[in-house]
Amino acid sequence: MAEPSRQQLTGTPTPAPGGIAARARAAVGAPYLAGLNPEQREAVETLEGPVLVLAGAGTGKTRVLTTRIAHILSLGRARPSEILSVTFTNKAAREMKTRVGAMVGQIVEGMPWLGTFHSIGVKVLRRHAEMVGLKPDFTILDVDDQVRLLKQLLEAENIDEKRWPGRVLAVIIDGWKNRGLTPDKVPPGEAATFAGGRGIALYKAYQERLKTLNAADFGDLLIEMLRLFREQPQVLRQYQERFKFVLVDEYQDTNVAQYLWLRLIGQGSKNICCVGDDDQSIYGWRGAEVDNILRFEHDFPGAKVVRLERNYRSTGHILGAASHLITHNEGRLGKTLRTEDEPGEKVAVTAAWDSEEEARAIGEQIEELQRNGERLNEIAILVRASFQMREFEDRFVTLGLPYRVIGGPRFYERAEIRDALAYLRLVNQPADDLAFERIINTPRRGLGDATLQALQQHARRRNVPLLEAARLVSGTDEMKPKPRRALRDVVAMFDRWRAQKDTLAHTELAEIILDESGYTEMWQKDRSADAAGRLENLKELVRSMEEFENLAGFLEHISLVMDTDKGEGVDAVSIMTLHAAKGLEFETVFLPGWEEGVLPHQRSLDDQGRAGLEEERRLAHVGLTRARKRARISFVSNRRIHGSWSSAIPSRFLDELPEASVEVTETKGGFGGYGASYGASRFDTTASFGSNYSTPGWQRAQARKARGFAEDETDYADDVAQDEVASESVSPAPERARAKAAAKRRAPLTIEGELVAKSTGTVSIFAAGDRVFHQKFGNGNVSHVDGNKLTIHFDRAGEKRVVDSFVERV
DNA sequence: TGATGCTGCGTTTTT
DNA sequence: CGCAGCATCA
Repeated sequence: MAEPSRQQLTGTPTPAPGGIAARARAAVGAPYLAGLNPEQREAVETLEGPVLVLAGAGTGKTRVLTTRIAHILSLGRARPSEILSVTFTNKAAREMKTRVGAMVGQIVEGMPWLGTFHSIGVKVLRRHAEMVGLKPDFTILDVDDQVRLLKQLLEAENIDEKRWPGRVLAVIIDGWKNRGLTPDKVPPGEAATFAGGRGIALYKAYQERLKTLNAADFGDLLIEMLRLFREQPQVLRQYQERFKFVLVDEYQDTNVAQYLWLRLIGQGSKNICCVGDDDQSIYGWRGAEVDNILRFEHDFPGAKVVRLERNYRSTGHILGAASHLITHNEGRLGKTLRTEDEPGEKVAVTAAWDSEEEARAIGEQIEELQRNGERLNEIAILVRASFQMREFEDRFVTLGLPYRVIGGPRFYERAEIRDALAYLRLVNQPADDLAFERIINTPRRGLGDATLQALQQHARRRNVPLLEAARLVSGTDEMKPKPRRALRDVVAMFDRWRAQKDTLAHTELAEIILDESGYTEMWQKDRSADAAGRLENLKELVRSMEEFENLAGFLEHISLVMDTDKGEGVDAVSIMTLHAAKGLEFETVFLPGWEEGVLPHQRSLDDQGRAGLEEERRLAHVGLTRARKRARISFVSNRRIHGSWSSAIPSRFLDELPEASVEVTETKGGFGGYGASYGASRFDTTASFGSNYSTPGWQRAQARKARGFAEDETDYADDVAQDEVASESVSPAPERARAKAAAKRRAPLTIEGELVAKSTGTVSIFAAGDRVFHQKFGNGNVSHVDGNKLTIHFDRAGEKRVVDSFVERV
């Protein structure tokens, strides 16, 4: 079915009447198609029917997606509003918009259905809210609200919150929602997983509570949309007819609910194109189902499968190492990445005594790279777990090496932002009880638990929101004078702000609210190290409101999106987790901590067995494939785990690298002889290039597909294999005998860029005894000055040696 | 309501 | 071991 249009598009120009052929001819020479390789081109031009694009790392996945949209638009096959294009993150959505825009012009403005699953969910649900028991102005709960709500339910049910924390229940319910399970569909066997069988009832109660609050959590945005489409065929049909083309990014990350939803939508035009890479599936633990890739062909018979295997990112050795490593996974569809690039540097593997040594070694390499003109922005350190980051931060602080940590607490997750938003939410929507609860006593107003409980009783009895209950109660003498007065003040504040809502600019209103509520003042009075940062964040929040028309528009946006990419433009090394690195690339990538227990992580092994191990291996694969020119792996011999020292075993993944692409570098000083004992013999001796291994995973998959999937869509039984994972416990190693003897003084660094501190020669503007502030460590006293290096006693972080450009006098 | 002490935990994270 | 979250006490 794809053939006719393909002919049309790629065939020789024949005089044909009508605009389509003409436009098609034009498209043949379209600039955006130039430079695509044959597979990419096929993926772009096969517009009719279902298409599954298996796109390995660095093979131009995003390019295919964006070009495909451009192609559809420029052929006039659909209007912008008739293309549904879903991504997982806002970042990906934004990038796609930009790139399509660059190709086609301004049309993107009119691509209302390019967005994340969740933002599309909100859009659909607002239109049909009544059909799922909501009002169109429903609020979207964040995780805090969700947990708070569940806690209340647990309390009401008299369930011991120690044994059954609300947080855990939230995760369980999320899991059910991920799998598309409404309370009535949860398999009874799983009820026992929480509070001795009360899990399902709690889930049900939670959903009912959400409806009375006119609220939806993130999971609801998907599952309610799914329910809507299932229960209202006419609504489904409307969307099926609207969307002439459906595109899905990062398809391997879809969970069951998303998959089922896509399947419904896709059954309309059948022009659904999913792009993904099973080898980059690293989110199994949060519900992603790689099997969705196989189900795709099952549910969309005759789907065209296109493999993108030409890698344009990495040099030969890096690619050789990465793709050989991943062949050790069994459950694969099988792709063989290849490159026409030169072999380049081999992947370096280095041993270090401990993590401090590891950080030191990497720090030195980075300075070396920097001397050779490499930009710090092109260097990344990718770790398995965030506890590994600290060592690097400490080291870089002392070196004066600019770095940035990607990930960490997100802007909108910070307490001060959530508080501020709660105020705004409550002004916008006086019935937002969760917002009310959050800020009623922040800052302190003497309205504690007792008052809140009383309010809740009133509210329930009279069936009014909490803010309204507060108004009623404050007019009676049911409460002691103090809380009564405080309540009256709060109600009056909100009345005032609400009255100003339509006359004042929303940014101005926000400032007034933060000011009059005493919230800003609360932080101004706070003497802790991060108070200044929090105030700065609040300013940033108000600034970010400027882009929006009004308060409601801003809140709508912010509940789904709030990632401010700050700090871009500064040349700095990136430190982040492997998960956070997916989709990024760097010239140089450092991969520390390749030890058993860290990568692969012990917990994955313990909880998920073979499946866990394979996901860890994919993580390693993702790490390697982030590198364009240099990949440097390291592991330590000794690691501190929960306080005590253990000797670590090099990761099994090191054994799985192809010898031909790897170079084991000697450790300086040869601590403990690990560098020596870690011999080349441990590597796979299979050639790394042109090794045309068969793809058993794919064959197995096909066989399985032929047998047919269970028709019941809820049947997603896991076949997690048992695994005998070696977890040798290790004996404590002797405290480090540090051979710091001839630690040759580094030559003074001559590094361009104002951010890098000069190492010598300058007299510091600081003196011993100065009181200073450091972005990371807070306030402290300078105890010693050595050139531009300061020894500082931090109030909270203890003694550190820091380059002076990182602190300011207070 | 704030401070202090105790207990338990210790991977990854988007929306 | 170090921290966060809770509970208890003043």
